Amino acid sequence: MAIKTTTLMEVARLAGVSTATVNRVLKQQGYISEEARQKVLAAVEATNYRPNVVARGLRTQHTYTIGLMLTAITVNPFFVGVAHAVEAAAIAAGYRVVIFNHGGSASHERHGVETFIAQRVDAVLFCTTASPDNVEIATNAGIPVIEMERSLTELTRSVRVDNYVGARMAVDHLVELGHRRIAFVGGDPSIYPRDLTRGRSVEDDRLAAYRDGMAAHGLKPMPGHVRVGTYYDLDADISGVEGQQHADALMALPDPPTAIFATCDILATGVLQSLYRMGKRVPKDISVVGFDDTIAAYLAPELTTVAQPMTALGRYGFEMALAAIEGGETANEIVLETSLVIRDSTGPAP
Amino acid sequence: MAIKTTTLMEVARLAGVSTATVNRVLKQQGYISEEARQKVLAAVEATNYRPNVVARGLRTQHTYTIGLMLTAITVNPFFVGVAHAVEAAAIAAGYRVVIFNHGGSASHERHGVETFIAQRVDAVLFCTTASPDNVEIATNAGIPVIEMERSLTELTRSVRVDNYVGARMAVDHLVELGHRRIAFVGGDPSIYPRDLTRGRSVEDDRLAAYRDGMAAHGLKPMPGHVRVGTYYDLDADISGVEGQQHADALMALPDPPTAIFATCDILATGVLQSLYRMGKRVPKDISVVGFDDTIAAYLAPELTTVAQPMTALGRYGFEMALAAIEGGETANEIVLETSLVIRDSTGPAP
DNA sequence: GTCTGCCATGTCAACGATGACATACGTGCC
DNA sequence: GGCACGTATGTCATCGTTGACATGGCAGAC
Repeated sequence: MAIKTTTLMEVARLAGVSTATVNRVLKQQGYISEEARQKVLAAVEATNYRPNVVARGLRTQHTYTIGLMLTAITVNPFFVGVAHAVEAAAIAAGYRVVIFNHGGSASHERHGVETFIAQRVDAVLFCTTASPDNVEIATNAGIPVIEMERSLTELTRSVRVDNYVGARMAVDHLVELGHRRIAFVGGDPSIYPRDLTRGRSVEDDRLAAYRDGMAAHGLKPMPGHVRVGTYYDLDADISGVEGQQHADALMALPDPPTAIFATCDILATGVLQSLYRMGKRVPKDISVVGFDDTIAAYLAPELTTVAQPMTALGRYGFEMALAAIEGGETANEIVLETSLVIRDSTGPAP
Repeated sequence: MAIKTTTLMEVARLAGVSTATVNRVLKQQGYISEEARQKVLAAVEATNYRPNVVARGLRTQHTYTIGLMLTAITVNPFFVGVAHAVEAAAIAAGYRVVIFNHGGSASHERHGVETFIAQRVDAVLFCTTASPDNVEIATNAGIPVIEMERSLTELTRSVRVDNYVGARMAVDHLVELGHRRIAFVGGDPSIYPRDLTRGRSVEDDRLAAYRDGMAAHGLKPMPGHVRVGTYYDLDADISGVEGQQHADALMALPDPPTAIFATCDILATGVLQSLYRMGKRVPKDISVVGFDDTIAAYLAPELTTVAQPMTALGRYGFEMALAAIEGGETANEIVLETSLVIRDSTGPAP
């Protein structure tokens, strides 16, 4: 059964006026007599009229919808935070958000972008683009695109976090606590695409900050203390397994670390898991720092982590999109600050 | 700038045929000569034509979009699981999903439903309805509605989980491990709406199963061992605090429990948190069981929990919606089974 | 009286896809 | 030759909203 719809025309007929008059009343523009206004409002009330945004979209060529392309909302709560933030900003501005997860696959992403185009979204936000080709497809279709966290093309505005400074804070914190053998667990920079403008990726930044931070304090990573992988398993429903494997390997070394910096809360979760199984006490025996500050940081023990400003990320992302749609000023690139949240998983070196 | 769109008419012009012919080629229906087909396909290719689903939706009165109303995707990963499952089923069937979170507020939910109606979604799925009035609004607009987990009206088909049996498994498991002082931490049945058909809520079922399970083994909950609250804090970005408070209170009792059954992984997370701070060892000193089997169960220690079949929940929910939209057979009510997943947080009573 | 402006309202052609209906050209059969 | 039927294609109203444009009434100025 189809939707029971009241149309503008029916409202007009009931009110005894033309559709243009009804439209003027609803849009509150132009001249309308008080009498007409009352009749129209009564008719709208009586018929339970609800504008058809599909028809409006066709007529105005403006759908008030934005497409949000994510990597995998089920795998990393970071994306939940970003999606929520974008949505809140969008709703406040009268926009709707349609979400698509590419799961790391460029062809899935492409399918999502095609869907966005077919839907005639007003803009597309990518949060960690899988392939620059897909950004180009959207751009070629005339849709404004904003890239978040990762910026693979010159075509778009972007908003990201200062990963270098964030990661550096984590390392400095651990050194201040007296740690010398600090291990790094993160994503492999060589398998993630680099930002076009800066020539480096999120993973590059975090790893470089770790190395620089160590060096700045006269420290050198011990052999085997830098472990990089796929970050998290996009095929799995839930990850953490990778973090466990890294920690298992690290603790089996002749010189195991007294602290581990994991570049993602989910990785850190796996690390804690492994340490727990070995009977290690956190932070008494070993300290752990994560990155993101998602729901995953609320473990036992609560995780010390580098907080990403997800709300700001979402808000600026949407603001950039809005500026592109409706015209307005924005920066071409915004870089946000992170902050270190110290909780229970870090303590003095043993 | 508006989207650069190629229309059917432009494709037709380029191919030297009428729009009807182009339509027939794309829809693969009716008679088309091989020659015409080739010309059309070439023109589609050349112009990069992408059908405008907005126009199609207006013409066919069918948007291939379903609205998914959730409580709060940021607060409980259970909703992430459900959303993902619904989306996967929808995409496979050529549908899109628009998500709205009401955060426990009936007025927010109402706003979301109005948005869904304005969008002319083909169906609405509620996953834990806030108010039966909003279901009625959608139904009155002629939109098929499916309720998941909670079923507040007679108007809809519904799919839910057998919470009673699930909770009972948790209690039986603890009793088998030798526990006698088993505490209950959950949502307060008196503050959550009851299902119309069964006269009970999710919370009713879980609490009743706990009481019955205890009684069946000749056990009686100790004074203060049944703690109910708001379940989780919908205003907070991240919860777990409530679980901590419950555990703090339980462990301060003269007869503290040796096992705690929390009716939600997020509550269980808070419980583990509190126990960790007190220096209690899980499961050596005390066992903990959760409910849901979400990402939150992958903590240190990994949580024993009653798994909800989220994928099946989403799939059946969408299938019911599809049946309502396109006509087809489905049950009016589906009840799915849960399963107990035993991990590291439960062990023999001390 | 008529011209100018301000109000108030109505008309109607888009937006792009769809599909019922009409048209037209064979071919084969009586 | 005339008719039926299969094949191939075109025409056009329609979905509901929007807003440019047209219309018409009335008050005040000249």
